[in-house]
Amino acid sequence: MSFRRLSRGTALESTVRPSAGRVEPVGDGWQAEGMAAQQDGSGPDQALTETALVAQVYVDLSLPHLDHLFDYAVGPQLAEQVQPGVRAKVRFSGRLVDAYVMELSPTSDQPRLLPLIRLAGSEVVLPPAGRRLLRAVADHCGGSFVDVARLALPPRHATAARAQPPVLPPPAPPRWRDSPLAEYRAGDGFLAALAAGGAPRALWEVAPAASPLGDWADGLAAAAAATVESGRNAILVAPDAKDCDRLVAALQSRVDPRRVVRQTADLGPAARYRGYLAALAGRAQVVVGSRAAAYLPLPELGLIGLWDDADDSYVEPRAPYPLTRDVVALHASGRGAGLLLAAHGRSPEAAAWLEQGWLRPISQPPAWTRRQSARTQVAGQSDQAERLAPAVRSARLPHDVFAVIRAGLGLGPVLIQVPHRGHRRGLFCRDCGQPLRCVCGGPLVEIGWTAAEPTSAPSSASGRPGGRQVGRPQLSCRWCGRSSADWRCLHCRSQRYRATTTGAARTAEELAQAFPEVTVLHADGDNPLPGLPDRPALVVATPGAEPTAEAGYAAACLLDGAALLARPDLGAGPSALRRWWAATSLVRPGEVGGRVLLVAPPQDRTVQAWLRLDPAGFASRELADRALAHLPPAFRLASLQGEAAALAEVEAQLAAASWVERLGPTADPGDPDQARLILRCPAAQGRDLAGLVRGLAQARSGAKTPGAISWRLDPVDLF
DNA sequence: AAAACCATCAGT
DNA sequence: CTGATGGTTTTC
Repeated sequence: MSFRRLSRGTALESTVRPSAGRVEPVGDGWQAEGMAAQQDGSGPDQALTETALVAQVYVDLSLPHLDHLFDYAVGPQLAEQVQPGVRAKVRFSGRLVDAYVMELSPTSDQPRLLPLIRLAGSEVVLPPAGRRLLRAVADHCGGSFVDVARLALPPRHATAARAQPPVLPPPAPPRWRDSPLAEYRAGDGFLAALAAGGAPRALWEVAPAASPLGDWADGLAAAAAATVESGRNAILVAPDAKDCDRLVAALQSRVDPRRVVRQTADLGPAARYRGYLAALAGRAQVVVGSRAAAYLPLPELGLIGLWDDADDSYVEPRAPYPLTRDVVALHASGRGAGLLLAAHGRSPEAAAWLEQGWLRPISQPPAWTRRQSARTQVAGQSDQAERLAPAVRSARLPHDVFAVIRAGLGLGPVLIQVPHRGHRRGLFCRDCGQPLRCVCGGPLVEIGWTAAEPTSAPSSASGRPGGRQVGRPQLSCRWCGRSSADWRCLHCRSQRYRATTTGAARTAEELAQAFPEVTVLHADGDNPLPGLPDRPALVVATPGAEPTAEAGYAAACLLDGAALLARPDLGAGPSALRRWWAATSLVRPGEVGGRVLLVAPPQDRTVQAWLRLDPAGFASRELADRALAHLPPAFRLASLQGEAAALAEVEAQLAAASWVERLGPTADPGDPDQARLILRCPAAQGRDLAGLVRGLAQARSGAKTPGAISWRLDPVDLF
């Protein structure tokens, strides 16, 4: 590799087209005027030497094979302002595109350079740590730098960039003592370490209680304040604007409110960009925001706090689909900062980090948690009842539900949590209730029946081999495509299964009719409700949309637990647990009458974990099961989807990589041209898997291989 | 989207 | 051999 000193001889002469006798006609930058002037007159080698500068940039095009640095010549006018981390415009293959200046160099190994056209603002939007983080995240997901940059950086707003920041008085001292976090084992040590300038990493298992001890926002705020105490800054990330508001409110009394910067989409572009620049300029002690805030390259970063790491909102819907949990981990470790994951439960991924010793627990034993929280109890929901039509079933709601509602209404508002209707169908063992899985770990679906009678099979609803059997149902794995008429439940060897249906909203309506004298409110994702006063009311809500009650709900009933557990994808158990604990956390402690009743199969281990408030026990079993089944987080998966022919080609190419297991490709049942291929390897080789996928994408996009394939690492919705 | 690259071939 | 041609690859 030959590095040449950039000089007229190399860079410029080649830029100038001899035949035309002048420089690039299109440029509106330096080459048209300044350069042309230098070009006549001066000797071959000295003219550019002192101004010669090469900007190494990423061009903002999301083609995988362009994910590397390109060199551009920086003219004398721009040399003054250009610096690593600014945005710029460059001419790339004829058109003007945005670019990020990553490095400046006096030399280039390129024979010919085009000029950097202009800067898009003089602000450094990506200081060195930000550049390193975006690269690390891109590598982690097998994606490109600019794709990650689009997720991380707020859109530029010229007016906001020009705005003169107000003069701030010296910040008020932080208040970090006396917090709920300190009441948990190892909590005060964690805070003290932060205040002393350390970088501890922990998972805080917050008791699900509507009481000061369950105030996760105040605990995170205290951790941020302790970080500020050490002279450093903190980022707190929450899934949505509502939770960000809660964090900002909690911070109010702990750090100087003028040093708290909110970063959420609802601010609007100007305020968002202003806040971003203020934070970069060191004017923020604490940044509170949703998933994009996890990337903010805050100076003197001492802590990143993340509320509820398993929330769906943390699954980035845009390529390369990074998970916020991973982003905060990469960010904190890259900066030598502390990390605090706070949640009611313990996600399998967080549990894996605990097991590796990368995180330490801040928790209390279940018996303690039960004393702080509402009294939990389970009402059985038999398989029999579940299969009945909703109208009939509602009449058969366990008597306990009515008892709990009646008792609760005497004390205050009562919450009814109803799983959203329309869950995707899946197959479950009729005897032990577990999702039906293939030996490879993938979910099974019905594809037909073996018997002579063709597909008179019950196409949907309660398809099952009961009664007059016309043949054996034939099941196929959605992952590896293995199909067999001779399936058995991997857990209990049963050969009987059932399909799920949900129709719970109606149940809730009927419940409401049973209490005509009470105010009945309804909340779901589209119709959120504000907080409730401490008066008797019946609140029917879907998970995640539960309004908070001023003094905590007097009681809650969590209906149709079986439907939540019945999702066939990987996270059914942990996500049901999260939702139940989230609802539980809105209810006042048991000692002041708070009760929560869950209607679900009592023997189910997820239900048992909820009942006993035992996240650790559940997580360690879940983790062990998944390791045995070769599922994440013990293993890392990549999912490739696209045209069947293209996938088959890819599958063949991968045959040489023996460390990756290939499951499929399997055809999409709806569209036979579409297929999916799952790649799997032990978690230790996750990095290689990301590299492999990235290489694959680059090769295909570089060679313009026909047949689109979309891919993602760590897919969360596999089934 | 444009330019650069490259293999091929008709016309010397 | 050269220059034109057209398809492919690269893009600093």
